Amino acid sequence: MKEGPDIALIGSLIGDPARANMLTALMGGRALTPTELATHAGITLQTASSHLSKLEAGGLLTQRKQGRHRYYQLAEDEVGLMLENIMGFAASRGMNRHRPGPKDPALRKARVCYNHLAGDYGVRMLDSLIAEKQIEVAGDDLALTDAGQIRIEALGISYASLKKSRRPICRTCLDWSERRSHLAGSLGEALLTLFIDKGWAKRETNSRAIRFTDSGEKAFSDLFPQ
Amino acid sequence: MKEGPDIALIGSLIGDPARANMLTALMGGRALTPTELATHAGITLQTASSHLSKLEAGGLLTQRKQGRHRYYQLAEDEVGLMLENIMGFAASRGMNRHRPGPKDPALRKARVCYNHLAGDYGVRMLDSLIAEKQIEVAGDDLALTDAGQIRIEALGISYASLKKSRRPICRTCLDWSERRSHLAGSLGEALLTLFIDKGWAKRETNSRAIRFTDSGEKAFSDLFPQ
DNA sequence: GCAATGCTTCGACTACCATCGAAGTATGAA
DNA sequence: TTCATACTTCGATGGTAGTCGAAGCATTGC
Repeated sequence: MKEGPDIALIGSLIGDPARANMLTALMGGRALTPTELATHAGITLQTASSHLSKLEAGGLLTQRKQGRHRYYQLAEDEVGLMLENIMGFAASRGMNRHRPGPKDPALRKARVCYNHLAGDYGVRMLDSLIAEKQIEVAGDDLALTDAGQIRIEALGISYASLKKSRRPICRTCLDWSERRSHLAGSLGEALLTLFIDKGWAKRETNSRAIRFTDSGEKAFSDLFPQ
Repeated sequence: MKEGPDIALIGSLIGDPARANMLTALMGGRALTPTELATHAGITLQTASSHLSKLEAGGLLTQRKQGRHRYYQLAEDEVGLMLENIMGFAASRGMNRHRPGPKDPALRKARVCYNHLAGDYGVRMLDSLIAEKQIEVAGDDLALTDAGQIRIEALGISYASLKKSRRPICRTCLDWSERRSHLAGSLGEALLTLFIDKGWAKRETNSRAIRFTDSGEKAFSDLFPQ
């Protein structure tokens, strides 16, 4: 009768509109302070503080203190993947918090999924990497091939440092707008960081959208041909 | 600020303990009546009825009338996949509704995930199918190879009838106990049905656990060597 | 030292929602 | 027709959780 993991706990954490807004804001990848999250959710600081401690207790968020600020962020990749999955379902049912606005196409084109690239561009990138045999698929797991290792080193990403961490280097993440997979994991994160460091792409403030520059578009298309 | 799909709606539906219990019960794959679901959740029929209409309105459940009974079941494969995903996260945080009991090992070994096989056996089956090149992995999608088509036809599963439906034939589903993928989709469903029809395996009543017979164990190992 | 900022804790209020009893509807059996 | 079963709808209740004002800590800056 009562068997298996308790999904109600997680559900109730996500189920409150204020908390859901904060989580969605944190899917933008930036670590945010309680004050910022409060305005995102449209509530006072006191209320936000209460919500944040619940989310932390539930294992969805972690915080770090820095001076007199507290920065909250999603606890692990897993949290982002789960949220993106739920968003996918909600989107398939047409459950949007507002009518698709002008921001919507930008989000579908390219956006941040916690710490990696999502949307049309994210999906195209993974497809291209697989087509060029730089990433290999085995079951649900992705693995970097030898050719892939050489490739990312050439881009300036150190394979050794990726491998050091306990996190998976490559993993799939279901894209809610494309309803297909894009690349997550430490490599996904490193690639997005690369795009931004090189000035190819910029994060919009207060949005998950990512805007590519003209030269960035070109560089991206050259790197990941369709 | 407010962008993207509304996860709070889904979260709140899953977040109520009574509803979570009903959903977990329906993960057993059987269509259940309000009366049965009410006892699973430990509530009265009136309350259950109210919950069920909410879950239906939210797109998580569908119902069909049959005589004076109403049978509820998960609306689509997607719902089961999402719930299994959330269970995976909850399990990784040690959020279990009871201390691991005697049922637990049985669940981890083999269980129903809505309509297909999950647990150790489910994962082994998919691994074996991939190792023997009967299923091919492309991105996050699985595809049946020519060899795979011949193979399932030999087992008595009609490839043509699988293909007719709009559902994907093969898809991955993240296993909460194994934390790896097993086979979902219409083929996953057909295979579980096959095991039960052949008398190799039996569903336990009032549990998601699946018990293999001795001859079933042997047949399974022959079909899907490690 | 004092003031300002950022955040948490406490306490009280309120609104919502799960819950169940009672009554109403539908299907089936006798 | 009458009774029984299966379920829904209505109405009332009660508990819980989200909300914010006010006060309390902590850190920084002057």
